[in-house]
Amino acid sequence: MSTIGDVAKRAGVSAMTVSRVINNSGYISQETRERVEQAIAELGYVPNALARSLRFKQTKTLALVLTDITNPFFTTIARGVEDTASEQGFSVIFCNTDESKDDESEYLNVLVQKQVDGVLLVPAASSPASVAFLHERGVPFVVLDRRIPGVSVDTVRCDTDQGAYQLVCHLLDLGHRRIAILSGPAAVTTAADRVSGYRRALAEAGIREEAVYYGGFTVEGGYQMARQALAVTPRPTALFAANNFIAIGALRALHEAGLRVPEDMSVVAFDDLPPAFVIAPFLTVVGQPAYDMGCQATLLLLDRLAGKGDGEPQEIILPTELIVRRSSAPPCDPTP
Amino acid sequence: MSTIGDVAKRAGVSAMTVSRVINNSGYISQETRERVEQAIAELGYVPNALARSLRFKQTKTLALVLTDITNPFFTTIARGVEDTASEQGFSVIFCNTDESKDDESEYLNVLVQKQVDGVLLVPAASSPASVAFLHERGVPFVVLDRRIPGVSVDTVRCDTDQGAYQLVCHLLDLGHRRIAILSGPAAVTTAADRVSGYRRALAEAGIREEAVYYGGFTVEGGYQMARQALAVTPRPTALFAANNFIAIGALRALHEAGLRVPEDMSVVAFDDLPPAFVIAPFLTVVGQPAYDMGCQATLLLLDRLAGKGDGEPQEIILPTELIVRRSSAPPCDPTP
DNA sequence: CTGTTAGCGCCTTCAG
DNA sequence: CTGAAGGCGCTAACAG
Repeated sequence: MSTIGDVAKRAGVSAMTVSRVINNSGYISQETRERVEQAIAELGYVPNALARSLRFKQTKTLALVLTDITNPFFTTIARGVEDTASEQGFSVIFCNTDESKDDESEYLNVLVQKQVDGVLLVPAASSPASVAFLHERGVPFVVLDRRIPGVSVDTVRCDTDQGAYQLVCHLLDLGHRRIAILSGPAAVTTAADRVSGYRRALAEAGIREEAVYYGGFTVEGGYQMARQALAVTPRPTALFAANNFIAIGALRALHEAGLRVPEDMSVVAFDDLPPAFVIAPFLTVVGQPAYDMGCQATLLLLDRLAGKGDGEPQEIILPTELIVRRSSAPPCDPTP
Repeated sequence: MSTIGDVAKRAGVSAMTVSRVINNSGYISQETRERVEQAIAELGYVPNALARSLRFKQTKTLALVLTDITNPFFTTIARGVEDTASEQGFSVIFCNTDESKDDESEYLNVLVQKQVDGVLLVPAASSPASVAFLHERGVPFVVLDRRIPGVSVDTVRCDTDQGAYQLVCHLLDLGHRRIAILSGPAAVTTAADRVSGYRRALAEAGIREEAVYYGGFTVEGGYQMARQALAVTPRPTALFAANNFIAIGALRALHEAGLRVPEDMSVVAFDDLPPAFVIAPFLTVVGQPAYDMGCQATLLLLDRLAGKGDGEPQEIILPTELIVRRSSAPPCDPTP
């Protein structure tokens, strides 16, 4: 790894002159420039961005902290983030917290040490600790997908309450009256908001009975919650899964119980799978514009870095989209 | 952002002493240590890893350069990489090249400037340019998933040739004789290797006719290749898709043509989807241990960074697994 | 046990 | 048009 000094020596000039050539700043005679460029080429010299960053206090690096990149929803967000960031010359460090608050603060600590210019955060907990930490250290950030109750910060998310509302209204329109929601972890705002949308829809329809289950945003969680929901008499006629993984788990439980979808039970879910993953789309879902969420969050963050905006925290709420498919149908005969 | 100097001033000691406290190096009196720790807490001081890296020539950062994180196969690899890296205190920068050679070298250039300690590379092209670039700059790297013909470098990949062979043998065992392969870009080694496994299986079965199509590793590519394959008379009785996206595209084309799977046409594919994504697994596939590939590649890279190993390039080849499901069956009546 | 000096690689400032 | 000095934040090596 050669340094700017090596190049200078080889070209018979000072380091400063090399720096000027690299950055196209100041005046340089054509002849020296060529000599320098040749020396650079010969040595395969690459400027050390670390030293640069140390001076400029800018690393041109962002961080994306999410719960699990393996979840297609987050994968797509990640792609939006990276596309937008790289277009503007930023790199992206990614971190998986697995919904662990401790892992999250661990990661944030490292990221701050590494002087990332900004952080895109899908918070594991709805406590303001992480956000406070970043704020205190003066690291700009944007909260993605989830809310942090009680604090006002830049946020990009979907109106999940409304999405849940749409989904439940769809079921109500089909004639369902006993609808169970298989929600996520109670502490995660997106899970809570989905429950609230569910409640709102039921309330408006004058339905008092509700069946709310909490569990992990996982296949296993969905399986367990579905089992619980099925054990109730009278059994619900429709299941609302708070995300795709939960839906899969629920479908497995239904299959095991010998129940057909949608004949014996309707199933609807939050989050769609990318069309490239599915052979024959089956689930009725509310989809979120994940890619766009990633892009917008990154743009907002980059704006902040550039000092744009009036400093007022901005909350960008993107719309969800109801996609009716074959997993939802009118309820059949009322079960005992 | 306070510096080590600020802490020193506040604690009434020198910067060096603070440094010793932070790093637990050398001897420090209990009393000074406490004073320093308090000052650190009061200021919310976080050491600047940039300055540290500049001295130590170690950034504790790796890079993962792949074609598209959105592809579940690569997403899973990415998760394996990040898990392994973070366990050892390394961060991971990720980059999507979309199979573009130019984007790839652009990224690599930035990564070298940022002084990443090592690179995990899924090369977009099979030319040795990228690998040579890294080698010249002294940046350790491991090639993932694909080969680069003619050069001997650390590599972690699957035996795709063998996987393809298994898949085609499975079709042959079912009685198929006219099998078309919908491969990926001819320049990508995994695509080429799948074709070679296909050819080997056919040759061993004494079958002369082959039908090889090249296209993108995408749904669109699969769709187009399937259309071409279906236009031939006599039509093949089985389709071998070189990855999951191609399989989806092919299935769409078959659906459009009114052909049922597996009754009218068997379909098999490379790469399985994570079980959490699929309701009822349908495709017969050869799966690759993507997560493990990510882990092993990262471990190998970290070993290299630690100076372990005898310096001989190592090639780790993981086994694939044939999973027979419902998309493959004996051929029906020979079509005109 | 603690402080001083010097330098990692780069660039701003100020002189030539 | 080009160069020398100084400093970004940190720590190894050497004093005290």
